[in-house]
Amino acid sequence: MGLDELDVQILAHYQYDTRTPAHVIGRTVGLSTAAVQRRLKRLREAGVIEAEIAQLAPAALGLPVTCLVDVQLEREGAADLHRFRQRMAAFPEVQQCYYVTGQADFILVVLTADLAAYEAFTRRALLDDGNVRSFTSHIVLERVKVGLSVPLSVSVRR
Amino acid sequence: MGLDELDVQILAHYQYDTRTPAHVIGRTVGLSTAAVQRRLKRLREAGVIEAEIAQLAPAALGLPVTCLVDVQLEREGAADLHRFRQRMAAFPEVQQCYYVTGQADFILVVLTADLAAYEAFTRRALLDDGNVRSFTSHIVLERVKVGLSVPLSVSVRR
DNA sequence: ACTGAAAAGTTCAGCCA
DNA sequence: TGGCTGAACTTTTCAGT
Repeated sequence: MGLDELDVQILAHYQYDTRTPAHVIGRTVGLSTAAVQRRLKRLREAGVIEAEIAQLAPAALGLPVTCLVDVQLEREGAADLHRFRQRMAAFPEVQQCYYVTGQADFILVVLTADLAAYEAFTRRALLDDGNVRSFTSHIVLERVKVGLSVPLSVSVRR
Repeated sequence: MGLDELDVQILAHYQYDTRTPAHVIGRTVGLSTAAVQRRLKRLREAGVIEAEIAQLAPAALGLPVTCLVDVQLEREGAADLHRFRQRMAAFPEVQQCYYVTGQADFILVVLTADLAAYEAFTRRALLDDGNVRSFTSHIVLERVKVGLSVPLSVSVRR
């Protein structure tokens, strides 16, 4: 999928606010309403735009506690990894889950209502899992930056 | 802000796809088009919906490498912490940044075009920072789950 | 092949019962 | 709250460069 400069400019706007009308984006990048819509459609179909979603405030929804967890597994066979991935994907508390290199095998971002709920989660999800060797919790004190954007200024290729 | 059962049902749908027309959401939750639109407006104004954004595919934009980094600072005074937060917020490669408890002080999610670009980033952002004691990199091998959703099923309060 | 302009089709936002 | 109406937005069509 070849992205030109105009696509990147459109995405730079659109990724922060999908409610901006196409003619407004068009004005700033120098394109007509229809042209912007066509490009957005193409970017959706090509999978560059994965989804158009609402970013909700966890605290407003009763989930003020965010924890990052490093998890080390006991056995790391393909079947073990697959089973752990499946389990994590099924827990609603797990907002993000990465399989990584290094000492840790998995790193999770977990949202809960309070620390008691977090402890309950670690019991159900990690302690009761026979294959978790150890895990380390980091309670988030502050979200300095939230993952809503892809740094387009880094990825512009001319 | 009091959220009732219908608000949560609407958000559960809307957070995954903001392009679903209000009358479709209305059908599934048993509400009229106008009622759904009124509630969405109220949720926006109350800050429950922080933003309506496009989730882009980093790989499609030339940023296939994701790394998670644990950073430990040398000095942790208020001014030191503030300075580090400011610096991280300014780096476009830093997609997420959390200030946490535990051995690490900060945990970053970093997107780059390749490992060379990641190394260049660590030099500029971490090694050249006089106050970084140490950092550990975890290269992401797989995104098991991506942070696009708030677990509404956990937060329903009756 | 991609653009812009205009028409047709949807969705949204305010009004009133 | 639901239903209606006008406005706004999107999508398709069509012709031009």
